Amino acid sequence: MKPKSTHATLHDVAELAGVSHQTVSRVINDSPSVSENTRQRVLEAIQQLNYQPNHTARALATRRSLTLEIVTFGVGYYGPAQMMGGVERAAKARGYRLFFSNLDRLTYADMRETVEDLKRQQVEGVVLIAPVRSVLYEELIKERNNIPVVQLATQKDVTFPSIIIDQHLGSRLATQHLIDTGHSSIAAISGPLHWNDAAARHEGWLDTLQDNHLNPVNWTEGDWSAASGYRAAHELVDHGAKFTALVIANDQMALGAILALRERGLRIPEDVSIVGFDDIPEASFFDPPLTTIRQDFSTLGEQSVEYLVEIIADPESAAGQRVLTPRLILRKSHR
Amino acid sequence: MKPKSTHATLHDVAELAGVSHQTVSRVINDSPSVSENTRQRVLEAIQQLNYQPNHTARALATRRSLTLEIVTFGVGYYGPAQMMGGVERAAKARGYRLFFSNLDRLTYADMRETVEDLKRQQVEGVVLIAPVRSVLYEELIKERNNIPVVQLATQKDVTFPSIIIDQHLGSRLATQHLIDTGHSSIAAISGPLHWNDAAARHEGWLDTLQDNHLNPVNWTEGDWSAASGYRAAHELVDHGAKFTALVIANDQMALGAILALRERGLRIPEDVSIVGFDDIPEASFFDPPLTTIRQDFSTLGEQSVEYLVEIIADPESAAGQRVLTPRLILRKSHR
DNA sequence: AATAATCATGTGAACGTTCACATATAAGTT
DNA sequence: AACTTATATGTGAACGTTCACATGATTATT
Repeated sequence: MKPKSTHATLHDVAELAGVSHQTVSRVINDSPSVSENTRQRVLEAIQQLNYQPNHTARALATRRSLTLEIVTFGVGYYGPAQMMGGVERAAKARGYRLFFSNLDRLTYADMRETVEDLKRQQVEGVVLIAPVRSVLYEELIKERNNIPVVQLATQKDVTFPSIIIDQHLGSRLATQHLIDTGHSSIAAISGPLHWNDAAARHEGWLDTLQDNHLNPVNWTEGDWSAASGYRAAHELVDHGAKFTALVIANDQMALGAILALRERGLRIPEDVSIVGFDDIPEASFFDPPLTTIRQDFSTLGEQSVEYLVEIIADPESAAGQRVLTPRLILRKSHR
Repeated sequence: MKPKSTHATLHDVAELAGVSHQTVSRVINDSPSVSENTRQRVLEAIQQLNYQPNHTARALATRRSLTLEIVTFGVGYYGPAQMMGGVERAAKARGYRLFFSNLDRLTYADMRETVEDLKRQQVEGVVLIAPVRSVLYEELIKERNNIPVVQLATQKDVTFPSIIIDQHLGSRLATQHLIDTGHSSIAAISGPLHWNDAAARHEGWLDTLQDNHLNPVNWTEGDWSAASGYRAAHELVDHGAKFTALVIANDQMALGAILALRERGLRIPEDVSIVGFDDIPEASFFDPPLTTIRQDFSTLGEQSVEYLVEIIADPESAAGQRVLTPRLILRKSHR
């Protein structure tokens, strides 16, 4: 009497179909060398027993887990969340399953633990959302260079496999547009500068001003939150430096800043023009609708899996950084 | 000559330490019955070979994968994303790894595929974020009732293991507050009504009006997006029914509505009071700062794992629904 | 001093697959 | 007709663990 609780195995199917376990294995792996006759018989038995191949056993035998892992930092943020969606979609399409791991803090211990786990779990490749400047990433990558890793949102011009959106360019787009429309006093609210994207956007702003022989009026650092944008904008006007335009490193901070400026009696865009970053879905409904630099985080996520799969198939193909281009979306927060 | 590329195994360690593989197994599993002497010797060998236990092999032998899966619908939405964070944190704390799977569409085929995969992957339990009304969930749960499932954001008073936030109550809190502060013409913008939370919030609004012998002035259905809130608010004033307050089923739609109402020359809160739902981080920086019903999605996620782990340990403990309570956050969008 | 109980260790099978072969039959060549 | 080749199937080991049991050495009990 077979216990009903346990799953049917290859041998159970083989017995029922009157063939060897290996033949069943051939059937479920679409091997050509099995006669149509027996194939049918086996398929019936599979159906009848509701057999499902055991992925664990298969992974052990083949040494392939068909599993990827996404290690992220800050699921709460808009960018990373979007990337995750893209990664999941692409992984599923490629027949991979996805482990999900979040790093709340970037301590060495935490990262170490995560990496050790990677080994134990037999993961075939890793998408690492590494938006924060940190040597740890590189260390760990090197240390574990037998497991393919693609990094997202890392620094520019880095030599290991990675994909980024060209934030420096995005910032140029934003700043130059303001200059082209007549502004010469352009302040900024940056993201936390230890974040790669924040740093690149900040430098893009600085470089563009310099190229146009303009001086940076003033700037403050925020932490991506609307709250910090609100505080930063207040600070900026407190400091007394006059500005007619403001480049703000993400849309949430822009929202906070808009509120703060309004509280100070400044009208947007009449008194100050604003450009944000990201183009979150809400940006069109800010008051006024926000001009911003759109980031396609979702395809960034998808592409990372494409790249990763290439590397898994052929480790030699691992070569450097790929770059996506952001886009200026014009709305009503500037003039 | 050992190939360096392959991982060290239990036997390699055993050989180096001069003990049997079983003794090594005992050491890595903290078995008490191994002498301090040999334990040290083994630990040294482990260190020296940089040995990592193979999780796959262990899972095969023990029939325990120490793996949970989170199946979500719509990573893009604020609620689900927050829940995911909570689930991940709790799973890691309990020593579980987490598979991540997203359902873009709720077709039978897609869900079926996901569930089949669950079996194959030897997952010990599933957190199912099931925010949309659908018989499919129940079907699948029943069909697979040997694998523990905890559902999130499902319907109220459902009999299988699940955790929800009491949206009906939340909506009561919102509506009653408006009534208590003198409003009697209270319109609403609901979420898509096939979403459980949307339906519950909608009914909460209706019931509260009824309890106070008030008639629902008017309402429209949105799709959670700011864009739909914008459209809905315009529609509402187009229809000509006068209202002095508006209950809006999430904060994003509230943002859109605020913009629309302003375009119609209505001031907030002087002409119309607004209450939203969720308390997204940006809500404090809307103009005006939004009064809203806070949802603790993150602990919802955490608790789902607690519950799930209980069920895994003792299937008998699977009992019904747990309910969390939302909270009214007063800000400036009402009077 | 003899027996039982405990402790530390080892042995071989099992988990459910695939892999590398071996074998048997059928079909194609010269 | 004899020999190669292709096709269909089976056999046993391997993947890296744990499990159930067996053994030998030590300690406790009477």
